[in-house]
Amino acid sequence: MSVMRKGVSAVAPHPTPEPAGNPEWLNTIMKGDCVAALNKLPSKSVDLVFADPPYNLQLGGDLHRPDHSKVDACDDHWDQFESFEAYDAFTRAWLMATRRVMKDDGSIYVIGSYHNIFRVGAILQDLGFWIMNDIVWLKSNPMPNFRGKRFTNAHETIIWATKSKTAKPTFNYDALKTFNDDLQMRSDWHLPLCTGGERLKDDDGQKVHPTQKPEALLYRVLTASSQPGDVVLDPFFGTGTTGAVAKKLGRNFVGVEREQDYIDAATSRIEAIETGSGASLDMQKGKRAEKRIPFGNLLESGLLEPGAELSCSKGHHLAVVRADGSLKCGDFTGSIHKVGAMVQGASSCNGWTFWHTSKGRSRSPIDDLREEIRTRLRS
Amino acid sequence: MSVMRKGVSAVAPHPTPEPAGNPEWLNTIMKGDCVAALNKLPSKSVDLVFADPPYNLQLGGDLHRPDHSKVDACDDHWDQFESFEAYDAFTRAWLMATRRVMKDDGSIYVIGSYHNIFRVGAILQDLGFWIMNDIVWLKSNPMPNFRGKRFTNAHETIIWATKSKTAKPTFNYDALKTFNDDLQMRSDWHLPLCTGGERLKDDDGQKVHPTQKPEALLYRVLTASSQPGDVVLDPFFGTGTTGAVAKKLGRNFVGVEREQDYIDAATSRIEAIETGSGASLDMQKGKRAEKRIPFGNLLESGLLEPGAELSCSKGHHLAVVRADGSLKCGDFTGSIHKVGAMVQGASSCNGWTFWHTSKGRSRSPIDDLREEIRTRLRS
DNA sequence: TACGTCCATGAATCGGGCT
DNA sequence: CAGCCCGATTCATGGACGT
Repeated sequence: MSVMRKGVSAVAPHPTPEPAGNPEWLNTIMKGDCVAALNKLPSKSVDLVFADPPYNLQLGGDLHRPDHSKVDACDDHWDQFESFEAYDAFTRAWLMATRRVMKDDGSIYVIGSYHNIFRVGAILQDLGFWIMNDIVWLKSNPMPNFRGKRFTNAHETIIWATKSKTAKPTFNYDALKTFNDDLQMRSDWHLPLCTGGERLKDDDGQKVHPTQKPEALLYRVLTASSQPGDVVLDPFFGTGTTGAVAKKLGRNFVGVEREQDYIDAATSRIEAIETGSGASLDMQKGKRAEKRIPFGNLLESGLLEPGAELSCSKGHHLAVVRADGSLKCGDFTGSIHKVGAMVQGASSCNGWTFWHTSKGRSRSPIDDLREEIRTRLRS
Repeated sequence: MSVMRKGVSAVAPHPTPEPAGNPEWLNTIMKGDCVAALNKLPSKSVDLVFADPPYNLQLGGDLHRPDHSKVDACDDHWDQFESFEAYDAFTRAWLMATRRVMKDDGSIYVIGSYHNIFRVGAILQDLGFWIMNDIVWLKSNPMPNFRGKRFTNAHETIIWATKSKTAKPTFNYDALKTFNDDLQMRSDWHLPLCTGGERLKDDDGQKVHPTQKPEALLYRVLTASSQPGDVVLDPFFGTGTTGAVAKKLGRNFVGVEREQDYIDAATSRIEAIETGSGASLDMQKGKRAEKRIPFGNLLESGLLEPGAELSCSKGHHLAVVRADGSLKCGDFTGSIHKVGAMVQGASSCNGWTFWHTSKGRSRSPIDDLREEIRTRLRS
């Protein structure tokens, strides 16, 4: 494979849990045009994409006439259309190239401001991507609006999307909830700008990259939508924040960047990073990750006897356990879930938390017995 | 002029500073299709537009809360579109009709969610509108994500645009700054949902409109981008929040609405309002309360590294920090609070004061690190 | 009256594995 | 691929009601 130009395999691949045989493009920065470089990667090889595309349209003189003459809205409209057309074509091109290298259940995050994010979002939808959330990064220390003509632009927008409506992306819900003091993570992220020691400066003290993103932002994206060992692509790598955080969190990365200065800065930056130890990268897991225990196991293991009586938490509903693992409540029989739903008149029910055993006056959910089985299995 | 159908001039025009001779459509609700109604208004007659168009939510089946109650979703027919193309055509049509009736220096605000706002924003740009800001309405009390599959959708986006790049829109910078405790008004607005007494209910106690917006939101829009006596258009009038706030603030309004039920509700609502009663109205101020800092922020910001060891104040209990912000203590994992409670055998625990970092022989609570983050956020 | 508990509800693109 | 069925999943707020 000749994905990389000479001298561009900038960062030595670091050890990761998997895959064992790393392709040579892994944990490197590919120099060159975004689309051309992406076309050299294999299809469906990337778990997560973070993209911070350029959005300098309208900020330069593109829309001014050379003579600065005043134009009415109609003429102006044509100029804008031309410019937006070009930006749209660029956006479609890199999004299509990115789409090809994404795994079917992968995620893509794109960040932008009001100058470009609406075009990016609409094109994502037009290309068949399925938006999961939009997220707002609220800057605690934004640049004030000096002229007092607008609201202080204190946020940027991030779109999280999958390749299709039916995709089942990684989403570490429990890890994020734990991270957030046991509350669901919301779509508003309050994070400071990238400043201070984190901001890369050149020898003259000038910032190396105009829009270096804070590592905290990438930390959260990678924690949400990837697992250790996953491959994270950043098609506009810049000074390598994505790669730095990926390495810190034990993910693999691959970047694309055109400017050699940025590649150099990113390379040394990432080399200085140490991957966290294996155990510290484990994520908080929820019940969904646990092995399924059929209710019948409680009988097989002797934790429940056939004929045992179960009740709801308040003792209003009673049912008898039968030897085959079904419940009998009046004339109705079925699984713990079905009978639980029936007695409540609900369409569904989690029998594990609904039904309880009694010891004296206290009741405990049969989920405790399931946990006992799991403990035995682990030991 | 025959803008209004009989019986539709629903709200008696109220006295306003100007214009002296009010056109008959002023301070009325026009019944019918948005574009057809707008085409009956004179060109360049409107100072400010607030539009809350259909979001084109594409909902699947029913959604239930964990307690099995059913979510009362917005599944009204007016929110259904066959395709993005159909939604785009609809959006272009009402935006072009709106553009004609806007004064050249007027402003338009459009609110939406990720389902539609990217299409609206791109079409605004395509039609020659000039985006001044995008604003995020952060909901203090959003509906949670019940299935744990996405981030809590805790915000909506508002686009503020003018008819052209050269427009000079009204922007009451100083008034907003005063409202905001002498700080520049930012692009993030923290406001609660429209609930409680403000929410219009019918005789059965059911909400009249599925998406009634809070008056505080409109209060802020009108305060920012209009003057007393200005004309404010809402092409999707609904139950008349825009009209209600306009009357309170001494602005004129004109609304368009198709559903008679909404018109009736809006009419009586607005009739009950007195102009200038807003003297006692205080704009919802940006909350200066101390922000909650989730434990995960310490990792994102680099104040703690994955793998770091924490202890209780006396060093009896030890735990390891994992990359996702969970603690690991033996086989037990969870948030700093849960693990703290577990090791003490307590039902709850303030992890911030219980867990300590060590430097040499001295220990300091991780609360100190949280204070460090707060300091950074304040800077 | 004050306080505590319970309940209802909000623009929501909300499951997944096995047969 | 459709169907079956296990079983996981919520936060802030306001109002009603009880003590």
